[in-house]
Amino acid sequence: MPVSSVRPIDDGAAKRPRGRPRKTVAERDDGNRRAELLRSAARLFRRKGFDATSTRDIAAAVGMRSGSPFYHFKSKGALLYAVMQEGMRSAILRQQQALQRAERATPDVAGQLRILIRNHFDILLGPGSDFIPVMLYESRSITPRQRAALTELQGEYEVPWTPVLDALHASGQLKADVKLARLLIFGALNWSAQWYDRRKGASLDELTDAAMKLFIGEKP
Amino acid sequence: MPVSSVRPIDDGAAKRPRGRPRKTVAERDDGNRRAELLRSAARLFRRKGFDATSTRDIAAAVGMRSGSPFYHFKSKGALLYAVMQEGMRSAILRQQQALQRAERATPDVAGQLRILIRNHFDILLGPGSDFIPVMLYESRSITPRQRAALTELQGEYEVPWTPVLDALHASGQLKADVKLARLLIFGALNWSAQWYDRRKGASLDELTDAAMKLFIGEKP
DNA sequence: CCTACCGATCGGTAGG
DNA sequence: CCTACCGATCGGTAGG
Repeated sequence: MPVSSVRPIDDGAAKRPRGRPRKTVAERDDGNRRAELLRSAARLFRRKGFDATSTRDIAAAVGMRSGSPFYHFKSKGALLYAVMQEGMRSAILRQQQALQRAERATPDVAGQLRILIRNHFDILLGPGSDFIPVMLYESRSITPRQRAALTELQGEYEVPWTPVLDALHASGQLKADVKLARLLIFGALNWSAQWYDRRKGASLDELTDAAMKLFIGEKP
Repeated sequence: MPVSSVRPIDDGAAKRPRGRPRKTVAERDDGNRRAELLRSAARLFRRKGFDATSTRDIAAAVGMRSGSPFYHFKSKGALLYAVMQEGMRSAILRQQQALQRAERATPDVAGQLRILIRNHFDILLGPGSDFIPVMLYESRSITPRQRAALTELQGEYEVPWTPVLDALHASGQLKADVKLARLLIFGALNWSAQWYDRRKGASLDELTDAAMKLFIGEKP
């Protein structure tokens, strides 16, 4: 498509030095424009919240005009849901990989809990970690049906935790009721998204140490 | 003021059987209309979030017209901030009372932690508990200056916790670094506002038991 | 505290 | 993916 396409109003003078910078053909039409939208949306949703973020904000963040996000997503809500789904899928995958990586070392139960916690912090607080916080803190803005689907994914994510917590309870290292303990533990971890600052304070390893000591009184 | 005040447009027929029910003089002008607004705002802010709640929603919840909340609060943001301030002030007061109430029994350190945790759950999950959740989950929507003021109040709230956690650390009952432990503990507690349902599941006492066992391995 | 109103913003769409 | 646009909603205000 040549530079001078149809312009309903205003055209005549100018060789187009005004306006946003044109993208090359290679940049647009690229299938990962969608991924860029997701990333920018996640970042904005996290920083400002879903309702306070306009689709225009998101468009501008990736160099699009106001109407263009709707070419990739049929609504603002669909964008939010896509962010959350992507976050959960990625979290489940990374958790599986972390567990497989540790398999050779055959850690004891406490060691397994450590793997899970350390990985959880990574997903939650590591670089590019906006998707899961958005999922955790913006779930008010999705439909009940969407929420149900995400709850299922969360259940999948929690699967590996159950046998570990059960075993720690059986061995007396975890005294509390397992179901409540799981909720309280996830709370302690998830809340860190509110206060943790990667640039100062404890490292994720130190955080994991503290969590292990707090929950089972030791750090393997 | 008589019933027939000036009506710029439309007046003539009718003896006013239409429209909302009129309030008696005793009901309006009452100083606690402000308090009603605060309560309704807290409930709506919690259920739908600050941005998704319109000042019209709040007005309707107390039987006012759309412009009237601005007679009591100069902006929507001022209403939010008032909710948060009220929540913190009340929380600090109730915590002091809980500690004084327990003073005669001279509980040991673990017993003191139990008092603090039990009271925290009460503030967070008990009847009429919308103010603190709003404070915890809507702080993105207030100004930096307001946030600083609230952080100060939160510091005041945390004052009694520090010596307790320090003592538990010194006695070996709390193994984790005290500062990180405090953050993780508050996370575990605060997150309960996301999942706890007063009508089913554990009671606040059982929740407190679980938290105590999880954090220091026993429940005094 | 109500009435009547305003400017701004927003999600979304038609048509190319 | 852009242009141009629309209807709806919203926070807030003047004047009583």
